[in-house]
Order: sequence, then structure tokens, then C-alpha cells
Amino acid sequence: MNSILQLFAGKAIAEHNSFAELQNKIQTKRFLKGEILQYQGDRLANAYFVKSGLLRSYVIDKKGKEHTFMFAPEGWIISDISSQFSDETSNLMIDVLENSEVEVFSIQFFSNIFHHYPEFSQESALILMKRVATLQKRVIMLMSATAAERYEHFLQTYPNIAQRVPQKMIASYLGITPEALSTIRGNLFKK
Amino acid sequence: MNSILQLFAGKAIAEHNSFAELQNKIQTKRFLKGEILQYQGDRLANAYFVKSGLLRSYVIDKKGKEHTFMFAPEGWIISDISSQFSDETSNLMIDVLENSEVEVFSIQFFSNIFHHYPEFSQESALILMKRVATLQKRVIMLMSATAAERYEHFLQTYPNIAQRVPQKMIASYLGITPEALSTIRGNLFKK
DNA sequence: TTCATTTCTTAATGTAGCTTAATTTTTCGC
DNA sequence: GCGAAAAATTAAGCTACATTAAGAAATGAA
Repeated sequence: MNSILQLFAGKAIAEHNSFAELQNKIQTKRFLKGEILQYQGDRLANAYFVKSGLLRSYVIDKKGKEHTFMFAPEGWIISDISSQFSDETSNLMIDVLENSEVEVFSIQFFSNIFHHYPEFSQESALILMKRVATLQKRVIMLMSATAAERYEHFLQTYPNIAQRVPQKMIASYLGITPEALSTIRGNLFKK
Repeated sequence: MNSILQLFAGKAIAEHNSFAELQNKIQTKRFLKGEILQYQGDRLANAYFVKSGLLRSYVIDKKGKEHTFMFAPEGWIISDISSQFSDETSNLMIDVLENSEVEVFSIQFFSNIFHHYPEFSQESALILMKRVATLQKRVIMLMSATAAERYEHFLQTYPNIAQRVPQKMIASYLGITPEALSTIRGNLFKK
């Protein structure tokens, strides 16, 4: 998976034979660990397709606490979709957890793609449905499972990410403090 | 808004002039308050477009506790998208909170629509993006806000629904017990 | 390698929200 | 309109997780 086009296109590419044409319009950038690609309050939000490395989106609440919204390893798209509606500015920050190679898009780019290549929106509807399904599970988890259950579920679902990311970020993804996660891990290994 | 076609179609309808043709394939049903349209574990999940009335989706966890996932008043679509992937059965129950008039679709119907009318998937991608944005806010709320803050946000965002729904369901939407919500309301009105 | 900084752990104390239970209020079928 | 059932309130005790703090371990720059 080395371009967003492969993710999005499915049959569309074969049918349109426009792969190269589109590929030219897409710019790949390299970012270093620690860079911040997007700030809360930014007017223009981009979408990022991760070719290699690891990005993360998160919010900082009024008390200054960080809450990780999602991790994006290779092959994932990360973006603050919500900033597209009702004229809002970005709610999410996006930062770089590992040196990464990334395709950068204005959301405008997608509108154009959808307009010129309708089949693309078919694939994107599928991708979005998967996102909705994932978020649905996350909401239900947050409402019904204990912190320990959520942690075990996270380990099963994202074993790959768990090892690449500091624990305090996992804690902030689970909605608990690093101290609480440390205790949970302590109890887990005792068993 | 009296058919899902109006919601989905945007320009597509005008361009295709196929409104009537599609409309014929859509069946409208009436359901009574208290009916359950879909059970956890059902193999086939439908999508429901609410023409009038009020539906709800929820889960029942291992301890038998109900968690409301969403309310769907007039003009909304409700469905367990997650059951479409990885061959899973439905995770959500869907029930009827007010006598309702509803358009019922197999998810298969959407695949067909998307295939025959690519423009539809453009609109559906937009609708799905809004869903993702809404769920994003919900996740962040659950992680960063107190129960009282979540309740006030709910009142502001869904003032219409708050009045039509028993408090215990609002509590189960917020991720707290009815007793906790009652206390929060008590404190709110004291101020 | 060394020192400084960040991350992780452990433990004590605090608190939001849960559980249980009893009482009041509302809803709804007859 | 009456009575039963469901929903909402209130309050006491409990628990999961937060906060605070202090020390240990890991990371990273000079």
C-alpha cells in the first residue's frame, strides 16, 4: 500500500486508467518524529495518508489534558473530518510519532476526485462505513467496559501499535491516566 | 424530508430523473411504540430511514445493562453498519420510541444503488462524513467531559429529543446511571 | 559515558459516579 | 378516574479511577 489511490480506487483505477494522471497531483512529504502537522484551531485541515511511519490525532481539553483520538500507521488515513462542516476550525491536533512518509491532501482534493471519478466515492463510502463501525465500537467500549477491559481490547485490536507508542499515549487513547494504566498492567502481569 | 431519496440524492435525482422508478422499490412501514425492529445477533441488518416518529439503537452488555447508541428522529437513518463487515451479526438492537413511519432497506439495496447511480455514493460519502464527525465528538466528549458537561452538551445539541425520551435513556446515552442523571439535574436546577 | 529530561511505577488520599434501597411521581391500561 | 407498573428522586455506602507525590527506569543530547 504505497499510495492512497490504491486504497481508494478498487475497480475505479482499472476502469479509468487514470492512475498516473492522478498520481502526479499527489505530493508525498517526509516528516520527522515530533513534528506537529496540524493545530487545534487551524482553518484549513488536510487529510494525510501514511505511506510509512506513524501519525496520531489528539485534542487538548480546557484543563490542558491530552486525549488521543486515533493512531494512524502505514496504510491509514488521518484527518479531522469534523472541521469540514458548519465552517468550524480544526478540533484535532495531528503529530508525528515516528519519522513518516505521507501523502498530503486538501479536503478540496477529495471533492474534485469525487466529481471527476464517481467510482472513487463508492470506495470512499466503504472506507467511511468502516470508520463509522470502528467508532461505534469505541463509543460502546467507552460506555460499557472497564479500563482494564478496554486495555485488553486495545492490545488485541492493535497489537502492532501498542509496542510502538509510549504508554501515556495508550492511556490517553483509553480515556484514563498513565498511572491508572500502569496499575492495570501491574495487575495483568501478576495473574 | 419524506423519503431517503431526498436525503441521498442531491443533484443525482435531477440528473437521473429516476426518482419515481426508485421510489417504487422502497417500502414504507408503520411501527408502533415498543416494537423491536432488530435484535443483537440478527444475521441480516436493515437500514431504517425515519419519515416520522423516533427510533433508537442500543446494546445490552454482559451485565444486562442497556447502552443507547443513538436516537433517530425524523429525517435520520439508523442502522448497524458494523454488522456489514467481517461477516458479523448485528451488535445493535433497534427499537421504536414513538409510533413511526419508516422506510426499510436491506444493506444490499445500497450496494445496488451505488452501482447503478454513482452520484448517490457521492452524497452518501458526505452523509457518512457527518456521521464520522458526530461520532468523533462523542468519543472526545466521553473521554474528556464530566457527566454534567455531557448532559448540558446533549441538551444543547438535541433539545428536541431530550423532551421526547425518558431520562433513563438519556442517562444510558450519556454513559451514566439514571440515578446519577437525576442528581445532576437536581444540581442544575438548584443553580 | 554522563547528565538532564521524560516516562513509568508505586502508593496514599480524594472523588465522581455506581449500587442498593426506599419514597414519590408519572404513565398507562382498564 | 382508579390502580398497577414504570420512571424519577433522594440518600447512604462503595468502588474504579483521578490526583498528588516521590522514586526508579528509560531515553536522548552533549
